[in-house]
Amino acid sequence: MSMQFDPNKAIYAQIADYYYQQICSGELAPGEKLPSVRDTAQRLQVNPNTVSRAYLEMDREKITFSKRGQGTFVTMDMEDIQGLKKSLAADQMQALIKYMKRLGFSEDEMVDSLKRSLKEMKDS
Amino acid sequence: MSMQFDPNKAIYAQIADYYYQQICSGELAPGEKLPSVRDTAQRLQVNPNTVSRAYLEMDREKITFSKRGQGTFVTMDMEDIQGLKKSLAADQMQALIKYMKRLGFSEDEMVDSLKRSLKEMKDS
Amino acid sequence: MSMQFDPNKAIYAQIADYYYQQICSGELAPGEKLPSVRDTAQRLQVNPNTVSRAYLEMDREKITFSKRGQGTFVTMDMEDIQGLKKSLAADQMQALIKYMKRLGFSEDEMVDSLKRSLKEMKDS
Amino acid sequence: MSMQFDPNKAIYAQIADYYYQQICSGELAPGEKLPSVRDTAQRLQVNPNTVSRAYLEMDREKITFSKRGQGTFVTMDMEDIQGLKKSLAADQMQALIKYMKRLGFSEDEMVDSLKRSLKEMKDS
DNA sequence: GTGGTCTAGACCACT
DNA sequence: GTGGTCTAGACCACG
Repeated sequence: MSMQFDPNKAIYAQIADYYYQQICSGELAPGEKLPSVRDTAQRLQVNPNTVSRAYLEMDREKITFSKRGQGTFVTMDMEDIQGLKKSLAADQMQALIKYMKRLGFSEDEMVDSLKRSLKEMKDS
Repeated sequence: MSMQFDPNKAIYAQIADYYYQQICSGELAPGEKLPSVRDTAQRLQVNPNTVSRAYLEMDREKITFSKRGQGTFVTMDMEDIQGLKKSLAADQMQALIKYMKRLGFSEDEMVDSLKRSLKEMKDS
Repeated sequence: MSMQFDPNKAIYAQIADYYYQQICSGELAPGEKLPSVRDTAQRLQVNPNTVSRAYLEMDREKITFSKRGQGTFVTMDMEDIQGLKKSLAADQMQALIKYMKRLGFSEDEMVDSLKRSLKEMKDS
Repeated sequence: MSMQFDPNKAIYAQIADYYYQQICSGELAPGEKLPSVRDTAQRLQVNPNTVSRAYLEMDREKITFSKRGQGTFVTMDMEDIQGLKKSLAADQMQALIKYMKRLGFSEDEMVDSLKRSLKEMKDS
């Protein structure tokens, strides 16, 4: 992997987000074991404590659960995963809406713009 | 200001993007003078050449024009600015669509999600 | 080669012009690889950055395209090359017209003069 | 003035060309006195001998004549000036034709291109 | 002062 | 090896 971090956001949150996306997109299946804290830390060249904090955060959100001595696993509760998906989507949507508003777009124009982009991507 | 740069994207491109947003949102009005290359460079703690390259890029896109010995100014052609707005919006939309697709959203669900987020933001 | 540069024009622009002519005249075929930035720089005795800027300019005009780690290549889109030809020709024509006007030639006389020169060159 | 010299051409020839243009365009009238060799040399930052050689060349071509102790003057023979005009024009035309041929233009296309450029310059 | 250009030298990501 | 980017520092032409 070798991730690049955005200096504006806490690294642990970016690590959590990364796993959130892996889980939502199915690249990490329900019940699957996440890489160990130590492995992840070495791969990303960050302090293990930082990774640990990310895992704690994911556990707290019920997206993962940890078994002492065994590791951290993706939740098997599909509703939690669905909830996460919606939450991630909502975050992205909010950021987009803010951005478009700054550019002077009305709400209807945003919807139109999205539909147009969808059509364009299908064509190409 | 004191900007934070995303290490994944060229700095000069991020500087141009910053001014693009300022111009599209009207914070920099048509005909208004941009800060000088040297001022911007010092403020952002980057080399003047890097800023110069950003200005060159904006000039080339017809969003600004430079007068030797006087400075760099926002274009007075509103059509060029409108075109830029659309282009920036399309870029954001494409990024969003990619992200949502990875999460497993269908196209209709994306439109629904946008509408829901718009409503929520209005309510709060 | 060992080019001589006109001090009135930016070196990078003259390098681009040189390649433009090579491409339009077919000495560099569509799809053919241009000499590397470093080679060109050494041959012309200029800084690699200056050559790089020329290549950037040509890329931006869609006359060449660059592949990271492989090199810079002539476009395979013949329409772009045709457009370049017309553009170069128009530039030369404009310069000529200005010059002839200063000498007091009327427009009809210019056309006559061109025809006469064409005939003379064919005869000799 | 402060001229910039093309390193590919003899400086004295460029100086002569400069005066040729001045004379053909009427900026230097028939019978008018040219600046002294010494003045021209200082103004152009070249050796007086170089200027002298240019004046000699113009005298030889009957475009100017020199009176010992008085200076160099534009010829009053309008036919000589007309001949010079034609000669300068022919030189430019030949250079243009060579260039256009390299680009792959046919002779008819050259004439068309000239006519089109003339029309465009009138419109703008 | 302004932007425009050039040199020198460095590091990166990609094949 | 390739092009892409960045820094440092310089000189120029213009107003």
